Amino acid sequence: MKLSTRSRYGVRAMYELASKYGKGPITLKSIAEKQGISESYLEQLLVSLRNAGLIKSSRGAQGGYQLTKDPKDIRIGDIIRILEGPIAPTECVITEETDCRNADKCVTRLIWKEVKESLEGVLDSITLQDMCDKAKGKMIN
Amino acid sequence: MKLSTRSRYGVRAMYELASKYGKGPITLKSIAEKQGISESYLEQLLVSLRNAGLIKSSRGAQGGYQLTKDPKDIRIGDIIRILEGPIAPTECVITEETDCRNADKCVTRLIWKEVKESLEGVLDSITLQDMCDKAKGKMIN
DNA sequence: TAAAATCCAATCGAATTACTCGGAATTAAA
DNA sequence: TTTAATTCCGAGTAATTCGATTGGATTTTA
Repeated sequence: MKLSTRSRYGVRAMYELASKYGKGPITLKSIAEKQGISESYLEQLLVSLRNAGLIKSSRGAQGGYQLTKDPKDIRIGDIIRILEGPIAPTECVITEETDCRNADKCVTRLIWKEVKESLEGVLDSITLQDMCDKAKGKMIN
Repeated sequence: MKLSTRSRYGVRAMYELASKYGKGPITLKSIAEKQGISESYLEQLLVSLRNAGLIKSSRGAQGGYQLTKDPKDIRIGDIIRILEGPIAPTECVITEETDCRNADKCVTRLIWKEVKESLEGVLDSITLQDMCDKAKGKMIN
């Protein structure tokens, strides 16, 4: 039940971009330095996030990356889905349908479904904005 | 965020034992057949579960495995912890303390903590008895 | 004593993960 | 116009994990 480093690094990088939202492009290099992540590895993650439309890039000198939308509109779940696929503890609950012909197996499937829903509930309830707020101690919760 | 087959197989095997609780030892072979799991692989899982005290074994002919306690006292979370370690999405939230000296990283840590708590909440709220009840359609929920 | 079981330790192949490398392309600034 | 900064892209690789197998050894019942 561990998250991959893709997700963990990705969330940190996105938080970094969120904290500088509206201030122009941020370089890969500076994100990597600030978060202590390998540049070349982080680059791959940013490419995925860009292809998915969560961030945009500008090439050349003074280039870099920035969010395509407001931090309050980007959920942690969005980032994780892009970087490591569907949020589900098992293959059989990725979609609603299943080819679960064995009744016994289906009993366990009910559990995995609950787990999935719980996971999505949490991850889709937290936005990058929430993270920024918490960082500044503005969050009561 | 996928569960390993250890956990999935393990829960199914434990469910199998729960459904026959109080009826004497069940053989590895019959569990494996019923659940469509490789015998030799399942054996490893049962050894772990036995060492952890969730099941007990009797050797020799007519031997097999059985639960050490009532199905209502065995939670899915217990099984998963034994078969794949602490229920936590990241290393940094396995224990309460952390060596998180970077404030930025700690913001993400808050999220992983919420995820962990949510996961544990679900997995520790479901017992083997619940699974048996659901299988018989006795559960309203 | 034979058959039915669990026990145990080692091994192994495949897949996945985390990460690196070497340029090519683009852009801004000197 | 050149240079430096930067993203883009595809290939490669080392390490780890995962799922599973193998080959006995031991125990117990019939």
